[in-house]
Amino acid sequence: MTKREAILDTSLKLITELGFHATPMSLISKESKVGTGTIYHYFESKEELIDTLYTRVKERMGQAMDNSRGPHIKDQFWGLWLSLFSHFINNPEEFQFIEQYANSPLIRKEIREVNKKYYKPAIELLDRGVEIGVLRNMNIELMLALVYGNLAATVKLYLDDQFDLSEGMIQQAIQTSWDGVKTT
Amino acid sequence: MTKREAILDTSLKLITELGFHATPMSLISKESKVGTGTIYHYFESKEELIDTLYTRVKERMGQAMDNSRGPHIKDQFWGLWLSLFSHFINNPEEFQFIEQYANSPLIRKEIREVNKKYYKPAIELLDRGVEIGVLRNMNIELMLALVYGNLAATVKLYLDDQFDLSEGMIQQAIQTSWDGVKTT
Amino acid sequence: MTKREAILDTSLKLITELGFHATPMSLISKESKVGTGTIYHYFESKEELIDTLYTRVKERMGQAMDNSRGPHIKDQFWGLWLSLFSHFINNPEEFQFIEQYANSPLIRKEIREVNKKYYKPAIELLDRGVEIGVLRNMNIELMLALVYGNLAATVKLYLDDQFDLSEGMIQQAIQTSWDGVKTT
Amino acid sequence: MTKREAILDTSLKLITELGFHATPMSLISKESKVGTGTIYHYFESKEELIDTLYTRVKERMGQAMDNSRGPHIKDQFWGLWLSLFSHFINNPEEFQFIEQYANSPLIRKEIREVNKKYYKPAIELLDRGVEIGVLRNMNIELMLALVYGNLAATVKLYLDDQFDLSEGMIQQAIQTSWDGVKTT
DNA sequence: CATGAATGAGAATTCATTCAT
DNA sequence: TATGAATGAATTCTCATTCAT
Repeated sequence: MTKREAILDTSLKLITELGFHATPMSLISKESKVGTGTIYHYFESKEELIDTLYTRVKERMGQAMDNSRGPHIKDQFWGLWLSLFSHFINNPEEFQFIEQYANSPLIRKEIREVNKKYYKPAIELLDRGVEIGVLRNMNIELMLALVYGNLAATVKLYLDDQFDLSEGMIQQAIQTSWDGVKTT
Repeated sequence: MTKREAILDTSLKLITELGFHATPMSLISKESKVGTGTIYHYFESKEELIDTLYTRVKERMGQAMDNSRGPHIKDQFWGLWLSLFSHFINNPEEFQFIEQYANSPLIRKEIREVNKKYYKPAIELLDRGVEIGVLRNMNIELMLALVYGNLAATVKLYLDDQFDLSEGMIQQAIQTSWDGVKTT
Repeated sequence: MTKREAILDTSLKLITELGFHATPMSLISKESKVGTGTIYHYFESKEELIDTLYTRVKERMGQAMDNSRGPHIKDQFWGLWLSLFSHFINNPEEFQFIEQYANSPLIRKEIREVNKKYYKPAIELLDRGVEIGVLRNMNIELMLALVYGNLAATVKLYLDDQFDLSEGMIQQAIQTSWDGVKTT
Repeated sequence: MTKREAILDTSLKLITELGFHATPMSLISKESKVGTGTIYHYFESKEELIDTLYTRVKERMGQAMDNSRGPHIKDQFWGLWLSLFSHFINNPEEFQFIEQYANSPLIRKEIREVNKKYYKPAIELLDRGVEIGVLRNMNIELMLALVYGNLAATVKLYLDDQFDLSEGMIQQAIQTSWDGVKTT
């Protein structure tokens, strides 16, 4: 459905740039070259539109995760971190959308809950690491939060026009992230 | 000026809970028991109100930072981390406000810029650590972002009603944060 | 476009009677039986609405001018004077609107400028009169202003409920106007 | 009473420039360096303020009229016309105030009525002229309106920055005015 | 007399949503 | 399906006026 896609793409761009409430449906309709009424054929309301957008963005984030790199936990950690990092810097609007709306009252709680499943590959990776003693023995959700906190902070710096984040600094960031959770 | 304070306190509470655009001036006026016009006596516009709020919250964050604990960098790191953590969990609305608006187009760029100064004690601490070789030799802004990323992630989990974050887990979070940036 | 017409007609009536600032958009919307939003469908702002109104009223004034009566300048003068007079007393709201807003800062200068073109038939008539020596040799704009000043004064008296302006008095007014500018 | 004068002077300037509704009491208070409350010591309301202003401006207009020049009606007519013209071009704000508010619903009808008395010298002059046969035998109010119409039109041109009205043109304007009403 | 903080009714304008075509 | 004119509730902000000092 090409109109539906156009609406979602336009909405992502506009809502990220202007914010949810500063993005009227009329603007979405104009920019996506679709009548206002048409949006309501595909989405019940503006809320459903943003819920759908959130779900789509999270799903794409899940698809981007890759922990298949190498046999060792450390290599997989490195690979997954980098694949997510790459995804975000290549799709900055999706990253910013997540940052803006992950904790916003605009997204219905149930939608947020159901989309936590996309962190599953990461959780499993960390779980395995703890099990075989390579990673610190701590609550997995906390560990995930800490690592994701590092990752998001790095992406933010990368996307900040004022800040020049080099390849070497990315490596240092991952190293920092890894050193924080590894054992010995 | 007690009315001005009431307006700011009410705004912080409401805007955090409902979001900026879902918090009409009329509601702020009703909840803070002042006339709508009175708000415009103290603040030129809704934008100036939120800018002022942002500045105040950041200033209070700066005041809460304490890096005087102990003679060693590690103790100071620990102390600063914990003081900030305590401040945030004791003032959850201020934390959430920062999370929601730190990267929002609603806060004017210059206001965001000028308020970066409150991270100065942290920057100086990390700087000293790198200088004497206790901390990893890396860009200080990146290091700060990584550590703050850990801290914010931990606060978020603590404030999440669904998640039960124990004292021991906080210690582990700080340990993770420290192990990430320390040398040897 | 029947709604657009209704809005303009209602606005003319209300703004003439109550004044621009004493005529809220809500009243225009109620009286013209359209939603407030609908007004903004057709006009960008209240200012654009009044600019449009001014233009329309001036255009209609231009259309009402008739200087085709008779071969002599005097007959044409008489005819044009009377046709404009008739137009104004038959459309008193349009006359009062012009009186109120012709010199008001509410109408954008460029709108006022562009609408001066509707005096062209009158200017040409006076020009011809001067050329053939029937009219006093003086600046045409000044002459037009003087004649229009007579005309507007007469219309105002006619529309004044307190004052009873007879047919004979109208003739005297035109005679006065003519005697002022004619030669010999 | 110097504060009262300051308020009236400031109001005349601001209301003429910006219009009645675009001139808030707060601005009048600021520009006249007086507290808002103080205005209400001297004037019951904004309406009373503008009524007072209207009365004052009309009174000053009355004082400016001079029909003592020469023994003949024509000289007196000329003198009165010129004295009023001078008054208006030397006090353009007062002229514009009269133009804007003479027919406005903002001035109470009774205030307008009572201030018609200031035209008395002019009426008497015209009356005498008709009586002795120098002026056209017509309704005096109409004659006054026609002559004042000429005068106001000339003042408007003089005050128009775009238009350059010379001394000679003023003489022509008076001549036109006189020729319109004189007999033979 | 003089002040200006405080008020809240009322103004212009926006925008999610509907519905006839 | 697709459209966009029409709607009116809701929003931000203004301003005449009051009143405690």
